[in-house]
Amino acid sequence: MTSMAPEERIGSHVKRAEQALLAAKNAACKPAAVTVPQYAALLWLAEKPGISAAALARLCGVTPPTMNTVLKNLQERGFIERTPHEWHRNVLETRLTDAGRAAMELADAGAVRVERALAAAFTEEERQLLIELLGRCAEALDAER
Amino acid sequence: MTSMAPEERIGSHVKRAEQALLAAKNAACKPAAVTVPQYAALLWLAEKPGISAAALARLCGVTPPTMNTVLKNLQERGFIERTPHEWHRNVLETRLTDAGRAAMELADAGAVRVERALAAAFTEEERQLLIELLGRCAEALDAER
DNA sequence: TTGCATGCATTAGAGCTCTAACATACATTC
DNA sequence: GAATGTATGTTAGAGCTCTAATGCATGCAA
Repeated sequence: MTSMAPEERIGSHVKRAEQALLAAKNAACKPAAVTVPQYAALLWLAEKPGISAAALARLCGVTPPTMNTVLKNLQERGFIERTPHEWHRNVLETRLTDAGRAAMELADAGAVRVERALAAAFTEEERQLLIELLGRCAEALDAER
Repeated sequence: MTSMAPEERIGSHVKRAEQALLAAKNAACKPAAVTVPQYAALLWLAEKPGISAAALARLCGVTPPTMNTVLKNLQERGFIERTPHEWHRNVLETRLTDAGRAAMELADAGAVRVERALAAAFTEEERQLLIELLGRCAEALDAER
């Protein structure tokens, strides 16, 4: 019996929380007709106009091909526009359109509501403690690779 | 400025921990040539032979179509076999093959190693506290929907 | 018996995610 | 100037994930 009960596995609980988070944010983004990854990209784009797709991928914590997929869908919807960079011809500058900004703001309202509800489940001390413990999780797991 | 800084969002940290967890488990499952969802299904199948796909989906926390995809890939690899139920003709009983059990055990060794490394980053008190806080996260988020 | 409810399985379609590989463009160094 | 290195962008392929819809089987109730 080298195995481990699911209840004892910290990973199980992390996964469960993440699933609930994704479901809640998905519902919150639904009125804006965007997915959670799309919302994340739009949010960063509002803050850093003209950013490259690779840099945006790093901010969102995904790989460049993944961001490429997300941006392609956003472009088809007319939420972003991509223009060649003046000097670095290989770089595409990505910017929000007016429709993209509107969608971002609508989705953001829902996302912030979810975050506030989540934060309300904890005292300020607990919140900071949770963040600290989660940080240690990521650290330990990254070191394991 | 109704927005919220990413650092203040608990969700950001949950997501980051989950991503690190997935990456670590993925690497741990690589020697067995299975993905993390495949490993999860194999693990439950070892414990509950003959379970239905829908029940397995509930245990793994995914939808039936998702589990269908995972099982299809496992079946193509010869890791599981599915036979019609004696009475309920519409139900397929799923069981591990010998190769499936071997793959599960190999992947489980890696997964348990990851979990132990993760647990080692905390004291017993911290571990229980983290689990408790994560549980409250899931609870608050589920209530939000 | 007929109808309804429940549950399982599956398909279709959209979208995200990764690794691997390749092509391009700029920057630095020899 | 040429080679190397770094960064970006893209394509290909595999796999996971969801919602929505459909078909089938079983069991219960009118």
